[in-house]
Amino acid sequence: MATTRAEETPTRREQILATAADLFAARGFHGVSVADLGAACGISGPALYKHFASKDAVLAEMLVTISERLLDVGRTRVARADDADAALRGLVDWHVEFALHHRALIIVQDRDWESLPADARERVRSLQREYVDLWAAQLRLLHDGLDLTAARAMAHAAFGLINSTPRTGSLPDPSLHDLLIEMALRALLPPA
Amino acid sequence: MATTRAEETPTRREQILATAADLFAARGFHGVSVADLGAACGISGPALYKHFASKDAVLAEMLVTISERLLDVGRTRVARADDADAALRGLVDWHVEFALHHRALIIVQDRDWESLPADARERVRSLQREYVDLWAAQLRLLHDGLDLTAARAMAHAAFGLINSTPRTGSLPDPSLHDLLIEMALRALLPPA
DNA sequence: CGCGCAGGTTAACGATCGCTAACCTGGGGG
DNA sequence: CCCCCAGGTTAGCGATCGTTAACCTGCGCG
Repeated sequence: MATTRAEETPTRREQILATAADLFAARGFHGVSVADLGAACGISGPALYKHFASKDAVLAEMLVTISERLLDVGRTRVARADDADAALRGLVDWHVEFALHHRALIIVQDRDWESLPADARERVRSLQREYVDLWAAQLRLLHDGLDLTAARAMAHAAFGLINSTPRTGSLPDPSLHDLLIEMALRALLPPA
Repeated sequence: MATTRAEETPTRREQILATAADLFAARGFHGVSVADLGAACGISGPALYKHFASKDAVLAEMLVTISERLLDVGRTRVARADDADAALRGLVDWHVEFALHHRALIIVQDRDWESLPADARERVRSLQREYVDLWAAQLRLLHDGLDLTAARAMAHAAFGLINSTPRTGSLPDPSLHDLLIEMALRALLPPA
């Protein structure tokens, strides 16, 4: 037990998580064996179990971490905003930025979350629900008489719009960034 | 070989395809064994091979069929429209209707298409590309100076918005239908 | 009437996968 | 100086899966 600060960069763990994100995104959680994952990290096969309790645990840590981060930053963006309009713009901006910088994670999150062990799945679902409600609350401030269920559906639709990006290839990132923000805001804001 | 019209309802095949769509949507292609699929059809295990050459072939027929149908109806909607605005509204309407009536297929299509055998995957990709370009062409008529790449990205984003629905639960279908059409059109049409 | 075949059955094989066991090794702290 | 353990290795087990093989059966047609 070194005196280094708690949770100091254990590079191997992080390398495994990053590599796993890419592989899972490319071939699906079930399409990647632990041997594949190990090989892609320069080690091989069962050496993974020195860092994670199971293959599921890799997925779990990956998805729980990003769900927490999405919610956490989302909350600070809302807290920092002056009104609902600014809050929503902050949320859209954050989500687009995240999706463009972590395409692999976005793919894995909404393709493979059902492969999570039960407890992690429940945790992720709970975090996502809070994140959705963070958006929904702002939407209800902006649209008169919008009920919670419809607001949640709007938030989901906006996530779908923004998260669709990783699938698409060619458009360069800055243009895509602007395009997504424009489209999302038009879809979410009441017509002027 | 009966004298019934070619491809008259071979109920078993269709039952298998419909059941497979639901199971694949719920647990993922790799999460459903042929034994599971057989059992859900009232038969068991290898009896499937009397109707399909392989498990992959079930997925392939499912996804090729819906890709063809999406493109086919999309084209007639465009042909039937008087101008680009009407064409785009027709496309949005058709896609929303399809997504709401075939939620399972939508989920499988964009989660499990990578599990397709190479030839079917190429066919599906080609059909999807044509479908995207059908949308993109209308978008370019509506937005001055929009290049093809950006138009394709817009179409992808709209698909993401509309296809996000199956994931969401509670909102009753008619409200969801209207909500999605409104949001998609606001995102896609140039600001008035 | 008989017979063929569509459409089932169960048994079993080979591959693959997640994971465990048992063993090795080198470098840093007591 | 020695020893301990973090972090690797290879071998192999047990389960599961897709698929094939071999066999059965009842219905429709000649």
